[in-house]
This record gives sequence, C-alpha cells and structure tokens, in this order.
Amino acid sequence: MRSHTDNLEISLDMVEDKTLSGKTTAALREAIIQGEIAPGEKLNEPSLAQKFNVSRGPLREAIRRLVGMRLVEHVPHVGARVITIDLPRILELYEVREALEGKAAALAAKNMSDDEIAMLGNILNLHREHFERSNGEYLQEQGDVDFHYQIIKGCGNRFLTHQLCNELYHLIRMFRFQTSRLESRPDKALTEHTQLYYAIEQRDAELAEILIRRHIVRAKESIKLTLSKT
Amino acid sequence: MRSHTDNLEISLDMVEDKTLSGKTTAALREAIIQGEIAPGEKLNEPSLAQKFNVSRGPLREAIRRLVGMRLVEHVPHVGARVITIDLPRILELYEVREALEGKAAALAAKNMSDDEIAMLGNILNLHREHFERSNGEYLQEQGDVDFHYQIIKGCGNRFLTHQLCNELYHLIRMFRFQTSRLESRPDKALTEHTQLYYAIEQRDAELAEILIRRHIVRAKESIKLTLSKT
DNA sequence: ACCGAATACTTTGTATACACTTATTATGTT
DNA sequence: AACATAATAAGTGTATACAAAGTATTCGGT
Repeated sequence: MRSHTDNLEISLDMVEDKTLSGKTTAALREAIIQGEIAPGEKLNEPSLAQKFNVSRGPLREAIRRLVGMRLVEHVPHVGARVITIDLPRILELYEVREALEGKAAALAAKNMSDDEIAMLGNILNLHREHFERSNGEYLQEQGDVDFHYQIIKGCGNRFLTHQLCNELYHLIRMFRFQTSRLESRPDKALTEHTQLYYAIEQRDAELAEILIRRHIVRAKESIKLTLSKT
Repeated sequence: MRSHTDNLEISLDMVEDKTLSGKTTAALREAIIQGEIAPGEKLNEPSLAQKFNVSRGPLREAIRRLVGMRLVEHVPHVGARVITIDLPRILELYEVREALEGKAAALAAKNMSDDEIAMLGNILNLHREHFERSNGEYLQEQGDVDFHYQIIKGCGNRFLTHQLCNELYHLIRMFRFQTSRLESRPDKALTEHTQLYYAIEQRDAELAEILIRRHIVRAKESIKLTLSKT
C-alpha cells in the first residue's frame, strides 16, 4: 500500500505542470512562502523574469496565479506585492480554517472508508509513539499536518479539499515560516487528535466537527497569546 | 441613504479595474456564468480575443483569473474549458457554503454594528412586504441575495467575505443560470430569515450559525430533490 | 476496417515595440 | 527656501509576430 502521502502530494502541489509558467509559479510561490521575497516587497517583472530565466509573459502568468492564491496583491498600473500576514489576518485565516475543516471532519466521519480510518489510526499511533519516545518535541509538525490531511482527504468533497489544501494551506505555511517559533502544544494536540479519531471511528459527524473546531480554536488562541505578547 | 446595494456591488465585483485584462475578465466571466459560452466548451484564445477585441495577452490573463476562480479548468497544452456543474458538484458547493456562511453568521452576530443590524432588519421588512403584497413570487431572488450579503458583509472577516462573495458566489450564480427553474421556497425562506435576524439581533452567535446552516442545508436538499427527479 | 505516419492546428514560450500610468526628479515661481 | 508644476524615468499594460511543443486529424498502407 503506497499510503496517504502520494495523494497528499497531489492535493498539495496540484498536478505541478511542466510548462514554464507552471514551474515559475511554483518557484515564485516557494520563494514567497519561505520569505526569500519579503512580505510587502514589490514584485518587479523585469528583474524577476531575469531571476527565473523566463520572459515577462510566463512570469506575469505566475503572478496572476499567486494573486488567485492570495499570496500576492495586485494594484493596476502599480504592480504586485507580496502580502503581509499580520495578527488580525492570521486570525481571520484560522476562523475560515475552523469552518472548513469542521465541515471536512463531519463529512470525513460520514464518508471515510474503513481503510482510510485505519490509516488515520496509524498516523495517530505513529504520532503517539514519537511523542512517548522523544518527549514530544520530535516531528510534531509533520505528524500534525499528516493527520489533518488524512481527514481532509477523506471528506469526499473535492471543492472543500481544494479550498483547504490550496487556498488556505499555503497562506498558513507562509505565516509559519515568518513566525517560526510558535508554541506548538504537542501534548494537548495529541490528546485532541485521539478524541477526534474516536469520534470519526464511531462515525459521529457532529462530535468530530465540534472537536476539530475546538482544536483549531485552541491553536488560534495559542497564536494570539504568543503574538500579542511580542 | 444610499443603502446596502452600493457595498454589495463592491464586494461582488471586487474593484473592477479598468485595465483591458480586468474588463476582459469581467466580460468573459459573465459570458460563462450566463451560459453564453456553454459548460464544457473549449476556450479558443484567438477567437475569444477577437470577440472581445483584445489581443491574446489580456485574454490569457483573464482565463488565468477565471481558473483561479474555478469557473474554468485548464490543462497544459490542451487548453481551457468552461467547467460543468453537475449535481454532485453543486452539492459540494453548498456544503462549503454551509460551513463558510455558518461561520459568517456567527461572526456577524458578534461583530455587526447596530446600524448594520438595523439595515438587515430593513432588508427583511422589504422582503416581507414584497412577499405579502405579491403573493410571494416577486423579487424573492434579489431579496434573498441582499439578506445573505448583508450578513456576510457584517462578519468583519475579509478573507471569509472574499471566499464567499468571489469564490463561491459566481459558481452558484452560474449554476442558477443553468437550472433556472428551481423550487425557490419563498415562504419558508422568509420564516428562516426572520428567525436568523432575531438571533443576530440578540447577538446569539451559536444560534445564528445553527439557523443559517439549516437554511442552507434545506436549500441544498431542495435542489437535490428537484434535480434528481429530472 | 485497422493501424501508423504525416499533416494541420492549438497552445505555449519568447521577443520586441509602443502606449499609458505612476513615480521621481528637476525646474521655476512665490 | 518651500511649494507647485513640468519634464523625465521607470514600470506596467497591450499588441504583434514568430518559434517550439504538444495534440488532434487526416490520409495512406496493410
């Protein structure tokens, strides 16, 4: 069994096409997310085109796509700038995430196959083992992402999956790069994931939604606390 | 008092820029939504460019934007096609709408100004008057849209507003054009709107979310019934 | 009738030129 | 010297043309 990661790649990078404009989009996207191009920085078409070794055409298309992805803001006749994610904005993102992932969890509880639920259990066990073995600081991030992705993938709603994995995911990832040391609360996350797993395993859609929403709200509150202190 | 419709235009058409590519985007979008270009139809760049009296550049940008808006699907080296909204897809859209608008209603109950709530009441009253005077078949559609928009606008979350008014709205509108005779259930909608208004007026976020979600689920079920019969 | 190769077509990538808008700098006036 | 206005530069937007790559179609041979 090739497991979940394959599909995650697909939903994540979304059939990364091989055209120049497609590759330029990916390159520019990563440059922005990883902060190589700073938040608020202007995207100069000629210089960026030179940097990526393409002409202005493909580059402009890449910029348009990132505008659609909301990583870039564009003002006519002025140009495109990398967005800046301040605290209010990230809170907004988490509110939308709460709504969408809540629904995703409810649908997942209803629609996931038994195999998919078993896979979710595997991820959770892996997560727990890592936690117990290494006092909790190891692989928290990836385990968390895998767990949430397995649920989203299992919801059976392609549009919802797209909204979460493409529209929201990159924005949150960008935010993570900017504020790399966030309180990651791994012990609480594990407990909450376990509860959520049981709800899904029992096909309790209502409970699954409540639990994941609480999980996300708590993550949001944690961010709010951490960032308002600085 | 200029009323709400101004702002609705803004959130709807999103600062319609005056560049050629911006106007082309709007024109192409409307052509697609209103079915002038059929679902599944291929978008031929040269002929479309000629049709809109622009060169390929702006047209290509317009297509990219519509891809981002998910009105158009694009395959490298094959071309772009108008999406086709079948029953499973529209159900997916309504599930996402339920989640997003549920959260929007909860936030609106918390964040709307008293003035905005008063405006919501005005819309509701107008809606009711129309219903009583004309036996319910008059202006149901626009009244419904206005009511929902006032709530979305009042949620105070710009990202959520954008997701609803730009990503989802156009898709649902396209679907409406395709299946123009849907059971519109105006009497029930009015009752549900009234309940929802009171919940918001009392700042009861939890109730507002439950009510609007039920409202949307019922609309979804109504669509499912109507369309699975044919 | 079926299969393969050649052809035509569409899309993509690139280059160049120019128009238009915005931003900057320089100039002139008060 | 400060401010306003005009000239200039830079950058974006648009148009056109052509080359390259992939796809679809047609035509011919078996």
